[in-house]
Amino acid sequence: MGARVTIKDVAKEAGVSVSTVSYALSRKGEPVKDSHKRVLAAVERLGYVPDAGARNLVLRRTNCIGLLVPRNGTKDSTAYNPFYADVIHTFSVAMSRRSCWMGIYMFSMEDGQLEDFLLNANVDGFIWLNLHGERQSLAIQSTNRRMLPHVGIYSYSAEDPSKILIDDVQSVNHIMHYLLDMGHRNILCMGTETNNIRVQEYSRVVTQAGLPYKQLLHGQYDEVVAYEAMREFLASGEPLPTAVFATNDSMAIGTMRAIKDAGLRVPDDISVIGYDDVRAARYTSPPLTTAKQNLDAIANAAIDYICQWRDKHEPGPGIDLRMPASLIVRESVASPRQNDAFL
Amino acid sequence: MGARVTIKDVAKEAGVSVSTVSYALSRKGEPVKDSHKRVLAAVERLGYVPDAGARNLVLRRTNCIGLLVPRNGTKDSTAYNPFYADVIHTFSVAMSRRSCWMGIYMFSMEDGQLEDFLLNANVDGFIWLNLHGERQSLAIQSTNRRMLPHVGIYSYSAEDPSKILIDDVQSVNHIMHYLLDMGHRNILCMGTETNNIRVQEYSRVVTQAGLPYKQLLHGQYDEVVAYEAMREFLASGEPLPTAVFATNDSMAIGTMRAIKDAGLRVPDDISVIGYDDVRAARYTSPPLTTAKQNLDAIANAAIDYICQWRDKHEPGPGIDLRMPASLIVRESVASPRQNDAFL
DNA sequence: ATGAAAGCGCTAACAG
DNA sequence: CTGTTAGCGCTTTCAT
Repeated sequence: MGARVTIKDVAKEAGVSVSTVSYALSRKGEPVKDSHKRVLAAVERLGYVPDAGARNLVLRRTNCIGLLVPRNGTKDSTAYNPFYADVIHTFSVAMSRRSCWMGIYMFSMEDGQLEDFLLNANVDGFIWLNLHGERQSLAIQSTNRRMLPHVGIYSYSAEDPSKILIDDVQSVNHIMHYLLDMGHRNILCMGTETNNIRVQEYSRVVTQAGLPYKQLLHGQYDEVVAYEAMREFLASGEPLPTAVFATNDSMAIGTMRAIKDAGLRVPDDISVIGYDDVRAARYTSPPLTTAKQNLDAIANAAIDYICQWRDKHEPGPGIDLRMPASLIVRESVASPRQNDAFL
Repeated sequence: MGARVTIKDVAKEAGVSVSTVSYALSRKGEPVKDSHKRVLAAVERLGYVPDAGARNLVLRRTNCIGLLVPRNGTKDSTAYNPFYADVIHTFSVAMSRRSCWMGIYMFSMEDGQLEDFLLNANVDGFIWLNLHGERQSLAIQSTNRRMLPHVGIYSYSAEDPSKILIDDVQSVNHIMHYLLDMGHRNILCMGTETNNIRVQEYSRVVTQAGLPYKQLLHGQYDEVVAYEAMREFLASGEPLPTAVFATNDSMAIGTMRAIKDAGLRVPDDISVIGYDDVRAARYTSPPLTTAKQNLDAIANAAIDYICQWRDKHEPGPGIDLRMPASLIVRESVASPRQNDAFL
């Protein structure tokens, strides 16, 4: 029953040899010799489609790049970070540019199948985001064994020869000085962990400027959690900041909601600034001022690197890019009102 | 230089034949014969990883399923439908259940590479969403040629033997009667095209009940567009509805924003009901009442079908499922206030 | 259990 | 330009 049509069948049908079929098929646009015509006709008649697996094997390329993105924000939360939706979308577009598609694996924190994917996925290379620690070591190692190129995005590991990351220190510095220049002297940080680079740079700047610092930290990059944290904070009676710096847009959006639900206004009462320039940031009210990661540029650089090394059949020499983020000024930040100063 | 370690190298290193290596590797957990030990040691020493492409070819399976999702809402808009982010997330989880990963292709409306993906992607089968018209015909045809199983989600084409869809008629009917039972007599529909099934069922119910109907239609499933449409409508001075039915959650969210920005309250002044139960629907204020598509069930059914037919090497007999959507009551719908009745 | 050998379906020398 | 042939790296009969 359902026996596939192979190149042999086409050859027989057209009365030529296999190699002639292959030859004819590889140069479609040529002045059509008679035999070529017969081949094309046979292909049509039989409904022949070359087997992808066989071509991939002999050509040693699949046109598929493996992409590993976190399934959750962090930990075992069911949280869901819309940033990765943007990532997937952006990479999808960038892959098309290179006539590639992507094999996606969304990993969660305790994940037995990660290695499976790394070892068995039939791809030309891997790109991963926010894969850290042991699991990244595993990824680097298996990728090397397979002689496949890879690039780790947001990898801060010295062990990783191939990485692209955002210059968070510079960007946060930029953000903080933007707020400072606007006149803010009491800036709250809505972040994740103390050792997060963005949080650290916040602390550094604020401390150095001799200003009070206050951090609302929780383990997740989550809009809802940020909302709750901000709501509680506002209800606590602590003196209000004039601005809050959220270490990503999801949290900025949650923060804005909490402020508005408390009957205060953004930015009139409290300014809010985010980080990432998630797609939704354009559509909040007010539109969110934030630092834009140039995801397009990151994606293109990563994909170009993989494609460039795909055919060498070695891991590749590595790539080490540090992208700047740029400030996107929208409407969620204003100068603090005079009477708000309470320092 | 970077020559890959093949099974031959392992055989040589272990002093056995190729088939012994393969044999040993395929039954790892066995009482380890001496030669097997040597094989395992050689594998370790050489860092051998079996070539995925070669295995795929001979085994005739890739453990990868191709997923086609729209890149945009519709048309050539740059709009971005967060629903598909949920889809990708849900499918990712479902794929893991079956030890598969997914090759994603996000197609846009005018897209020269769609056929490329369909013809050349090395996958065990295809699943697509909202692929309609000629492009779906193309997909069905090429999939059949390749003897690969497929399932079309939200396919209403009679031509398609294999589809899973939501019973929109029943669900919208359910929604409408829910609103009717709450006492609403003036319900606005925020939708896309007139021939959209959800819009049609709205019209049917409303007309049959002898109620006025009003549709705000535009081509895109888009939060921003819905926001604008609702804003204009509210400013137009037309009599206010007591409820609005949006044909998807994005539009419901945009509608809510417009209502709130106009100084009205949801649901006190106007109730809003959505469709899809997008992840964000839980976190709006008020939380959105909506109809939940059971995406998990859809994904599992589709994937199970593909896996079941993967090894038969024929297109498969087809699957024809019609899933119900269930009403998720949250807080965006209330009974209309007495004085709002203006019929 | 093991080795030799056939083949998965295709491409790419290599001669003619 | 065409046919013959040798692989790509693996799994799997089939004898031994």
